[in-house]
Amino acid sequence: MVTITDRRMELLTAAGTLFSRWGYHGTTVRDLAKELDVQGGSLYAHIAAKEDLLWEIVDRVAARFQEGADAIGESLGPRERLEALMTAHLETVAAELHFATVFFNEWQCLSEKRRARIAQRRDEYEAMFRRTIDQGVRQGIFKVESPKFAAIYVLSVLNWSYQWFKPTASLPIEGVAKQFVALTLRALGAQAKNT
Amino acid sequence: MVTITDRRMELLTAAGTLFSRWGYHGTTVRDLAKELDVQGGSLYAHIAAKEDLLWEIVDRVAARFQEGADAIGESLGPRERLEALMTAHLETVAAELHFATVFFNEWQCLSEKRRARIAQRRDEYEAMFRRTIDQGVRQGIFKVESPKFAAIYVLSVLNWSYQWFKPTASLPIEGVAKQFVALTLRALGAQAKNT
DNA sequence: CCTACCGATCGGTAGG
DNA sequence: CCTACCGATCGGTAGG
Repeated sequence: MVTITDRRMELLTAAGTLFSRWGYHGTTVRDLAKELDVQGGSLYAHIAAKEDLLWEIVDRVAARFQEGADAIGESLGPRERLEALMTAHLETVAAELHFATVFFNEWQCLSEKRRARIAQRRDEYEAMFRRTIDQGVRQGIFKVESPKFAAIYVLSVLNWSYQWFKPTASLPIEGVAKQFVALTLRALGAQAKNT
Repeated sequence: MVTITDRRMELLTAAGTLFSRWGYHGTTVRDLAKELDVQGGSLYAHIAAKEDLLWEIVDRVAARFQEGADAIGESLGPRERLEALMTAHLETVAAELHFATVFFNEWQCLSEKRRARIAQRRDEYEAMFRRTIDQGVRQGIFKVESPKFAAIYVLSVLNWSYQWFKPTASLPIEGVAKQFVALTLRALGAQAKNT
């Protein structure tokens, strides 16, 4: 368990903002320092290396995705479970928009070892979607030619969301999620409940 | 009309490969030179600035997308037209995988002016999808709650494709396109032709 | 958290 | 296309 001080959280937030806009390599340690109104070298009172900031962000988002999925549990049927998985995913992206952007765009900048860890967690996470779809197909709830491509299809819709979610947008995330879920259920050949 | 010499095309290809993997800022001019087995400074016999390479790649992909859409023409009905738009888009991504990756991931690294030009072309391109969906809804071919979100939904599926297309994969792109098109038509409430 | 500094490397150029 | 170099800036550190 790592204790995160207020100042360190400010630093993470600044890193999320700048990394999401300029990229990891396009942001300098001095850029980050300026956001906090301190001198460049002063950041190293809080971190050991620039890459640690990227890792902390990516790790945090990976954990949030996992927690969102874990909270759903195993009691739901395939359709309700997929609905919940999609909604949780979109809510995490919306709640952590900058961090999520960094997660998807910059994770490849991590060191070999850290990159491998993220890749594995992502595989496991995506496998949950795949299993849910497989199960739905076996139960005759979903009707698709290839569950594998159907899973990629669903994850595409979810993973692209950070590209167009606007922090300022007045549109409530719940509304977006509902529509995307409804479209996806139809795509998978399931009838949406309230249609 | 810019004449592209063989050597310059090699340079563009190298830039596509390295930018897509390490990002624009994560790739140095020396990295590019090493790919061509020349000294760092020698690249400047071919280019005026590093950013020109990024611009050429992004511009090229934007043109390909536009050409693919223009070739479809206006004679098709909304469903067939959307099918053709989606297929053309996926084929362009597959044919220009590295360049397309750079297009989607690194275009924000461009200078203000160039970025604005790309943003506008992209808006126009996406508006074509939106119009096609609108038209389909008006004709009763598509049934969606919000044509606007439906368009974002469709573009999400298309734009994420560079993330999982594998150059080595034996799976033919046509098969993938067909399945994605079929899933999307169902999502929009249209019956796929051969189902 | 600051001052002052480190070696390394960056994109780019001059002259051949 | 090479050699040799430019000023600027990079991530990071020492000592306070």
